[in-house]
Amino acid sequence: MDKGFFEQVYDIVAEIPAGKVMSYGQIAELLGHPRGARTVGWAMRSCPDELNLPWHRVVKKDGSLAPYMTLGVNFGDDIRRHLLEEDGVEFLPDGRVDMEQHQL
DNA sequence: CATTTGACTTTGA
DNA sequence: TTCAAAGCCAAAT
Repeated sequence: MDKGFFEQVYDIVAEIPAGKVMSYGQIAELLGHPRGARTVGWAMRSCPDELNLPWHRVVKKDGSLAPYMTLGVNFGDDIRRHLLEEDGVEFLPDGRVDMEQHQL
């Protein structure tokens, strides 16, 4: 398979069901790279809009949303929350996703 | 071909 | 408990 790491990540992220979230390490592990969390994030950094990837469903292991260093910050925290709420994800009072319920 | 970077994770103090 | 630093992998330059 000439498929690059990106393609694998995109495929998995695209397969994340609504109302569910996945951590970078989790995805990396599925790809066979338990330590490739950074690489997964890197794939997302490419942010292929054409695939319309639900990258907002990809969170940190703690359940907090990714900081998105790109563009310095901000995509709008409200936007991320809105996207997840739209997917049916419940937010904890800490501002984190309820991974206990949403993490696969 | 070698170096740098980057949406993370884990461990140490 | 919270803060800081190191480690790792793959793509881009």
